[in-house]
Amino acid sequence: MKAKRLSGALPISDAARQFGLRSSALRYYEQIGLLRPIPRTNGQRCYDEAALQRLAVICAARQVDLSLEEIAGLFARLRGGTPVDQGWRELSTRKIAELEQLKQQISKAQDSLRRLQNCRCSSIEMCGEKLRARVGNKS
Amino acid sequence: MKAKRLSGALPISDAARQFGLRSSALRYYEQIGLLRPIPRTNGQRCYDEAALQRLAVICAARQVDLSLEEIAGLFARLRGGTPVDQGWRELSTRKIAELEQLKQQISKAQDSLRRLQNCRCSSIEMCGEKLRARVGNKS
DNA sequence: TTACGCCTTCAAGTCGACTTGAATGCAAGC
DNA sequence: GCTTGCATTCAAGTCGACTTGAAGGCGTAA
Repeated sequence: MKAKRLSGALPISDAARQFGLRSSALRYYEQIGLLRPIPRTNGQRCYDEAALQRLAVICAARQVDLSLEEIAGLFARLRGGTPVDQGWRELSTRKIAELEQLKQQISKAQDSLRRLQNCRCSSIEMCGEKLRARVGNKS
Repeated sequence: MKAKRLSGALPISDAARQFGLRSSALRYYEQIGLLRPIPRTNGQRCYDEAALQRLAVICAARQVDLSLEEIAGLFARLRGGTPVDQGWRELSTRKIAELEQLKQQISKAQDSLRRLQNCRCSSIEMCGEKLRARVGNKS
């Protein structure tokens, strides 16, 4: 049987597809405790509504660049009694700031690249000579 | 002797420090062929001016988020006869665009995070339910 | 009955850029 | 002569988030 589902529970391949993931990723999430043990039928995982909802949260969190560890941390805090909104707010605020910093670093890198674009050196050694004059004199 | 240097050649530790790297990184660069074999004295590497210049280029490139592979590719093209300025220009142009895309992705992530900041869900499952309504219905 | 397709577990592999550890060597200073 | 300090090589480990491979199970279709 392809999917004898009681009340909309999905086999792993369907659950994975619904979120654009591979089955192995779902097994991995379960293995590291990010998803609590998925109920089995005939030894095969059946993803029920609750599991799919948690999975949706994990996916959304991954898409905004949260690490699995950060997500696990959030879940742990919620289990510890922290209200959902507060948990998200703190995590989001921190992450938004982190990403802002990252964007600034990227902008700086772009500036440097634009300078390199105007390179008129005749050899890579001359390039290095010029660079050495400014960069990396931590001696 | 700490550093009996002929004409300013440096031992690995000094060369590394000058660029804020560890000795192991320099050995690694040499090992993968990014730096050509460094001349030895008593079996110990002596970084001469040319080596330091190449190292400066590698460092500068790393700082603007170029991978070692990209740097190696650039060096290879230069050995192949491509003029220095053209090599940099092509690589920089591509990389600047890549980084621009990356910044856009980050901005999107920040937008999503700001939405999560306003989360009023009473449980993580409700959160997942809402998210499922929009996100990840690739079925 | 046999094949097919999807599932399972567990261990190991992947990627990039290094780092770390073990075993060893060599030069200087006491 | 011994210790100190930096050097060497080579193999293996690290990090995060998975993926892959091997070996096997279960249910259905031909």
